[in-house]
Amino acid sequence: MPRKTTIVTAIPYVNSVPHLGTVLDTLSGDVTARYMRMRGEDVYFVAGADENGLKIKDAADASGTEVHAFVDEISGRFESIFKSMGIEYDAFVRTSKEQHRAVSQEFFRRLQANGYIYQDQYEGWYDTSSETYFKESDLVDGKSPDGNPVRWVSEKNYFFRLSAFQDRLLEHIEANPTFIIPETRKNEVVSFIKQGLRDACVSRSNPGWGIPVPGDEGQVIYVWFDALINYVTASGWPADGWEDKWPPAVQWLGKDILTRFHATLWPAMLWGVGLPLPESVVAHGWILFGGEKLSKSKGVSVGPLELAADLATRSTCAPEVAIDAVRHYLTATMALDSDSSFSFEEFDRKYNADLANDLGNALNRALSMAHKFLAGVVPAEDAEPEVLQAIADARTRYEQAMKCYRLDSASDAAWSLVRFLNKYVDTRAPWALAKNSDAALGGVLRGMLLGIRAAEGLVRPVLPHAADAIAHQLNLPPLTTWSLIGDHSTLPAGTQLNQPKPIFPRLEIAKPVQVAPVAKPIAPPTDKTPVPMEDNLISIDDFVKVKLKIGRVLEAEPLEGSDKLMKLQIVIGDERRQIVAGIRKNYSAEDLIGRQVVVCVNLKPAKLRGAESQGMLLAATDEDGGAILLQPDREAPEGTGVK
RNA sequence: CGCGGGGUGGAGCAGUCUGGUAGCUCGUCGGGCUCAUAACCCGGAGGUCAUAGGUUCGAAUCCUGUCCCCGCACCCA
Repeated sequence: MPRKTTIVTAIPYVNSVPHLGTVLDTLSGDVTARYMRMRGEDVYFVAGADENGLKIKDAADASGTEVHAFVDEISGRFESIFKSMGIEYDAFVRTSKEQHRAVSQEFFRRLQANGYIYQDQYEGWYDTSSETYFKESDLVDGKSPDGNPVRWVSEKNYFFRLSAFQDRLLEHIEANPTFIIPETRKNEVVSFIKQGLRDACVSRSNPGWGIPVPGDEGQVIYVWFDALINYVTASGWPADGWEDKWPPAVQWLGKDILTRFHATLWPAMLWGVGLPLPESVVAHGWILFGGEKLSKSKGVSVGPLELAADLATRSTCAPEVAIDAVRHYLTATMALDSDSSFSFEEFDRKYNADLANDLGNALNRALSMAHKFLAGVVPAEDAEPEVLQAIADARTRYEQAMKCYRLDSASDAAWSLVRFLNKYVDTRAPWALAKNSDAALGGVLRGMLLGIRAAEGLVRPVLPHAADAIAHQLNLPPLTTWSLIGDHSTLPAGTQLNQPKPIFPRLEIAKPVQVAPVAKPIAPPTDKTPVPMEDNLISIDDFVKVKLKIGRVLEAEPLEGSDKLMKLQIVIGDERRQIVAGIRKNYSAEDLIGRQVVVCVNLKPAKLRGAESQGMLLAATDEDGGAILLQPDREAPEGTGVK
């Protein structure tokens, strides 16, 4: 068994800036790590960045940046966002660094030595732009189905014998119910494996970026393969001492990369070199925004820091408290079994309800009464049993939830205590006790304060800054020992309490009386990552090669067997052409018939879903990827040239 | 029949594996309290648990069919 409790998180591919969804893995890891540290475990928490792969190289080339400098910058941005989010990892693995290269190669060598890697000849037509192989029968007019030029290649690639581990995987999953969390995913994985695992091609020809296959500079290790190895790199393997940090207790990732990678390929790789598997692989759902997965490519993006900054401005809470609010929202909302959705309204509501009204207010009430009735001094009387019980219950529920990594349930457990406290005050009405000089007053207020003190501990993994602020108002050192939550020693009698001051100032939410609030601007894309742009200028000669003409749509019908394609008959002068266009998202057949369009007439014909397309319509692309057709400002005779 | 997820009061979700009074947060309506950040507490209204059959003493839960929504894949000349 490893000496340390290792927590690893999926590493993001650094071709963009993190959005709420991207920080989910790392944030979950951080919350888990903080909780375990409080439990007294020697935690080793690892994050990282995936920097290999052709796409990175291309993006670097396109921006005219040397590729090392390129990844330095982007990964640096990730690291700084993680840090700003209060994520405290012990190690950050960058896959383009030397150590990871050495580990990956050693890993590969051992797989080879153990007979799990073999070479196979690949022969076929290779489309360089999409990095895909095609059979002769796939080709259309001597080009790839996408119309890209292809070249005949005959090269040897390396394959990993994934198929050899099929039965062992099924057995392992069966025998270790906590290996894949949550259960619904486990079922998916099992059925995936039962379909039969095929050996994985784990190398690509060397584009001048990546980790060369040991002894074969012509090939690099497939980016996914080396990305998975990052977790091993973090342990220091194969150098002495790695056993202290391996295997991980938990591995956090998104559901999209569970089945094919972390639940199949990954364990097989580990077995292939004789390493033990992580205890649990936990897959969370996605955060949807307006029903869509957060994704930079679709322009659906919310930046965590921007969200926090905006909250801090509007609520006047401290910046780091706003960070906590985002952390709270994400952990409390994120379910393992299903996707959850984000909205700005929901975010505001949760801030007010949970943080301002429940937690903040409970603290404020306790402190105010202590000042008003007890001169701000912590009383010595014992807290009433029902309070102690509520604290113990919340703690137990929290621990149960964390056992299966249900951060949302854990958060709920913490809030059950907070809600209890607000009820408790009302029930016991200390103001009435004070008025009657009732002897119970001290005990009730002590219970209240002890409950707050316990809540400070319970929320600490998620809200580290706010927890500190609570401790400060109590004029006590931070409560960082889990086992002491609810313990009397954490609240010494006689402590002089500080004055209450709202940690979470309430947001004034405009009642939706007026019009629906305009969707708040999505965090501006500070993302300037790939800046291809003006360095590939073309001359006027190149431009006139593209022949554009005005045409008119005669007929339009949806193309069968496709979601997006529309089959159009277009009149251009005295010519008539069939064009297939992916414009169904924004246009129906009725919209199109009779309409004038701009057509590129000398584009090579291609087959799309079985239908021949003899040209292309010019269109802009909206933020959802839908087409916006170009149309002449006023009617022009069909066949008129365009330039 | 490409793969997968889902349809539970106005919103967001739990409950479904292991049938047995439908639960939570928010909203809404009414009341209470006055320690508190117009916060807090209590109560009410509001649900044919997508739908049609079936199994059962009993179905949100198990079985079968159907409809609808959403991802992925394919597709975007």
